[in-house]
Amino acid sequence: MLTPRDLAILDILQRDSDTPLADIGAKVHLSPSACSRRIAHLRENGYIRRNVAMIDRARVGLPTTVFVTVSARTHSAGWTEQFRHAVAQIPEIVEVVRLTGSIDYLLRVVLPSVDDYDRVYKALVARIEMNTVNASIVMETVKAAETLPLG
Amino acid sequence: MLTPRDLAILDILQRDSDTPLADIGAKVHLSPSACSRRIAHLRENGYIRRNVAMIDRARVGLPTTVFVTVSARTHSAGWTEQFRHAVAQIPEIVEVVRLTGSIDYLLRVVLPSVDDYDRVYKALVARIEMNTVNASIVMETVKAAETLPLG
DNA sequence: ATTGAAAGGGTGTCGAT
DNA sequence: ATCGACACCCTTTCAAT
Repeated sequence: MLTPRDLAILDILQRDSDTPLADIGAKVHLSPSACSRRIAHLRENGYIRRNVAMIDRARVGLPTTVFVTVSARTHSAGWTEQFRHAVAQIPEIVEVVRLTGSIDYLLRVVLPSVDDYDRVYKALVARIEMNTVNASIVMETVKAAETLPLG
Repeated sequence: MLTPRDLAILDILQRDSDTPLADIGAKVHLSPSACSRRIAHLRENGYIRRNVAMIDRARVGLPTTVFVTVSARTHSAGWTEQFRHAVAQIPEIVEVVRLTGSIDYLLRVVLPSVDDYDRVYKALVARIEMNTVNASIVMETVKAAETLPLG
């Protein structure tokens, strides 16, 4: 369903979607037109969702990242729905996942500075009751692959 | 240095970098050529780093995400360097940040299945001694903005 | 310095061989 | 898969503000 050649193309495009078809073709030993068809196929079948611009967060005034762990007030469908609604309304919360273990949710918050976290915290507690909320500031990005381990 | 119009353009491009200049121009009330120039400036000045393809992880056989918290064995320059080197060598570890608080590092691991985590764990402990290692499996993605809160 | 209109060039796409 | 023609879109130039 997905040949090694397709994976190689995906690997190129996840690093730079502006790569000319001629360059892609040279790397995977295919003609530019054939690459075009493969890529169209990958798009139609949902392997490639869309192309996006990678913006330098620091450059646009959002250098700070805070991870927040949350444990639920109650384990009920109502609380879950309310929590989902709360985080959806706060744009600084850019990612929320539900986890196994004693911590229920992990939130990634992107901000101009650590001082701004207080705003997000207050916005959150105003919308939903939580058992525990624990914020950790990102001091350093050790690895940012931003790329999937393909192949 | 960065007008509201520039932010609007960035907001469009971080969602879909294939948006034609004519469409962008219509939204920000600018001609396509003017948009082209603005974007070129944004690239040159480092606001836009590059364009990348968003790949559907599940579709390419990597549906599982595991977050791992690590506390250091010792707080020394040597350990830190060795840890940095260790995570750099393991492709499944796609993101590593150093945090404030009792947990030193947060790792994001992308895998075909939860069973594959054991491989990553063993690869990690073979390379670096750690005080505590704690893995939490992502059960559900509640919010995946994948977009910065601009404007 | 920044804009819009029009010309020019590059690149992707589609057909035929 | 290669070749060639077409079409589209981005880019550049130029006059104007």
